[in-house]
Amino acid sequence: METGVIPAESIPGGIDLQRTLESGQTYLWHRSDGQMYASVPPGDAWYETVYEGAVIRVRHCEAGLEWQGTDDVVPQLTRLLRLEDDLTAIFDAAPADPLIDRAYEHANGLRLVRDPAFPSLISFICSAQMRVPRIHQMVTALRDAFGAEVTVDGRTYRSFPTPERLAVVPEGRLRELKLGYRAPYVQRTATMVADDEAHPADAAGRPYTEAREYLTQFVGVGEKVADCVLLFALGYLEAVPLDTWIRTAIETHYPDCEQDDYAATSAAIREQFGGEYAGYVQTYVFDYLRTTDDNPAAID
DNA sequence: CGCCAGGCCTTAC
DNA sequence: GTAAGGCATGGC
Repeated sequence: METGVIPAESIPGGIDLQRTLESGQTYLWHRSDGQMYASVPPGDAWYETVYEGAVIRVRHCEAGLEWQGTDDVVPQLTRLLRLEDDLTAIFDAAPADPLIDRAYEHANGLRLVRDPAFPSLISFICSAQMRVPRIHQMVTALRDAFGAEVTVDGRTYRSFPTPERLAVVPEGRLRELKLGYRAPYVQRTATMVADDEAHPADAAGRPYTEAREYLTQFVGVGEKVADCVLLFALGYLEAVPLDTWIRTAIETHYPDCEQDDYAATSAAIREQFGGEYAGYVQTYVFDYLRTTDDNPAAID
């Protein structure tokens, strides 16, 4: 494998790999120490994935990010980890607000990711009514059962399965992997993509609300899951997925943003979170609320 | 035991 | 167009 270092100075605002890769945005990475979501720092463990056939490993080092890959994977890492986003500028653009300030302080170095579209779509179909570690388990089960093998230096890695592969998996097999009622959604959506009926990446380039509408044609994809794919795969940084955590935050901190349907509430909170980078704010607030014992009284 | 988790689909009006 | 009801699984 090739190796190298991405200097810390070339990553504006820095990066915290654990926060970025274990915060429920992406389920396509694994930690070589097997301690994902255990609130144990990664130490010298690697984060690993397979992207477009290339094995990618990355971890922190004193100079920045140390990487290994079947190739020079700096371009892939730059894309997947959004290393060109200027966190300082994004933070400066966020509205001054007690909750947001606290979230940014808590999750310093958290970056949005840019996952490939189809794996992200399937991941968030699986995410319905599930906790973050369980979603990772389901996505890992799909990868282990149906992903293509890539062997490097005597070690075998697996990529996330293609639409064509998932399309021919019987629903019963997916239920065996504990996908529950999401099994037919995954199967039918994979079939839609394999049959060229629609492709999640084709949502990109459209105006935000049209792109969200486009994604909801896939089975198991409502407005919330669509927002996740727009934010974590397709680069719509204004998208604010309204999950139970963010809805609670709206009730507690931004009651004026509560409207009578998803679209209206979403528009209101996007405005509240500063518009263009509202999804960044959302991701910080989500991580803060999910991993701390937030006490609203202490904030306001 | 009940409640909840990065919700969505089907059915009935 | 909107309001119920159903739906798998596992942790607490």
